[in-house]
Amino acid sequence: MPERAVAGGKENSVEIPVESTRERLLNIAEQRFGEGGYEGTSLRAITVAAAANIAAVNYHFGSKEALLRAAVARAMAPVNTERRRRLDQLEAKGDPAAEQLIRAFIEPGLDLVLRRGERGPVVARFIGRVAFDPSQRIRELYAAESDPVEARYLAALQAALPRSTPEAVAFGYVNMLGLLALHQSQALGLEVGEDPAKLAENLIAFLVAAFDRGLRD
Amino acid sequence: MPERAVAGGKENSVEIPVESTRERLLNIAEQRFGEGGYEGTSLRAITVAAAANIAAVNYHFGSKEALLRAAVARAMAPVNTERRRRLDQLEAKGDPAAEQLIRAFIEPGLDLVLRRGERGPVVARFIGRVAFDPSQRIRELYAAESDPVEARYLAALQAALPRSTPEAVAFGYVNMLGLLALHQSQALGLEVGEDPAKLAENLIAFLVAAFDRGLRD
DNA sequence: GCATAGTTCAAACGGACGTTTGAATGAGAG
DNA sequence: CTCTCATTCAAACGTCCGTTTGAACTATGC
Repeated sequence: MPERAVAGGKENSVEIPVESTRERLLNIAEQRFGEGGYEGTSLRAITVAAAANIAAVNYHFGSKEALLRAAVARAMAPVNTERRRRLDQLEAKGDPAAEQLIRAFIEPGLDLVLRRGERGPVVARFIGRVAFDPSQRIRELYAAESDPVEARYLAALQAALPRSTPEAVAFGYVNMLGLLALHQSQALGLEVGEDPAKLAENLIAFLVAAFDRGLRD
Repeated sequence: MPERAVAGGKENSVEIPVESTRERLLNIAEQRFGEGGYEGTSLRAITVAAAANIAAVNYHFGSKEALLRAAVARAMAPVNTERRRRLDQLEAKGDPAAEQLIRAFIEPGLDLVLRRGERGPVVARFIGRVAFDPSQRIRELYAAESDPVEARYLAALQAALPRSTPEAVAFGYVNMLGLLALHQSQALGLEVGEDPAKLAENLIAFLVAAFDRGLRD
């Protein structure tokens, strides 16, 4: 029988919160879906890597797509929370400038997710890949998790750029989403580089300049 | 037996160049791979839509991946040719400005492929999706078809922006590739809009502005 | 006519897929 | 202890996958 450590052991050992099967499945799913995409990753590959029985997926989540949905929701939650927090804070101080809005949108997507520990890049790549998945059904799954807060940013950007047409702002906004997902997914062989914060600064500067002039009358 | 029109009939009928099985397979493969991705599209779906026997794929191409490779090569060829032609022309006139280089890179990718007839958007989406495929092996397949001419553009951009660091130019270059593929693939629900040429102009203006200032010392 | 090379065909190959089943195992409550 | 309920397990389900086979068809040259 496979040994399994138990949470909250009574011995003098340090309390190590061992991942549940459900958590291991979500962690491995993030990694594998981010590497091979949804269609290119089998449940067997996930369950083997997670040291779980293949039936565990349908027991805990119900289906392969439901596993993906749960992984997307878990990965997006802290990003959305941080974006909401920053937007609330900016709007409380008055009308935020475009750069502040861009920063408040990009940094939770790159910084938050790239910084912390080993799993950061895995989560970032997972999010970026799901956002660009070939299947529209998968992309909608991502959109459903991020739409509400994203819509708030779009509206705030419109207000911050009154001299730009709504079409121009929307165009820049789409490009912002795309470039963020691009750098999250590391799809074009771009190395993360020394400092992820520097990547965020570069991307923000790139977008700010483009928003200022990247529109056509 | 399935009727099949023959090219160059001797009767008084108009000469209709009927697509060969090989061409039909490439056309349908472009469409389906562009919709569902490589892993998400089966050879059976392709051969049924192309009214071909499933063994035709392995007869004409050798394997599923070889079919994809042939489709990528065929789709990229005119884009690469046009890019080379424009770059030759620009360099013959002297040192080209960054905007000219960006335009010469973007327009063959968007204009050329979006304009002509019904198949334009299909080819564009196919190229964009392959460039962003979850599998690195597929992405490398795209890169192998476009690397030579792309490298020339990167070098020319470096020369046109002597005040920018090579890292900054490379960063902008990656973003240019990503945004082009994004709009080609129409992945984020962006409607092509009234005039594809307008999309190209908007994207070029967006990139020019970002290249001018989107760098960090 | 016959021979030949190119192409298409139905059928089958072994294997991998997502999902389901029903029994075995585990910890906690009474 | 016994009962209960959540979880894990090996095994199998039917389906679809990419690929292969060998025969049948087609057109062209002799």
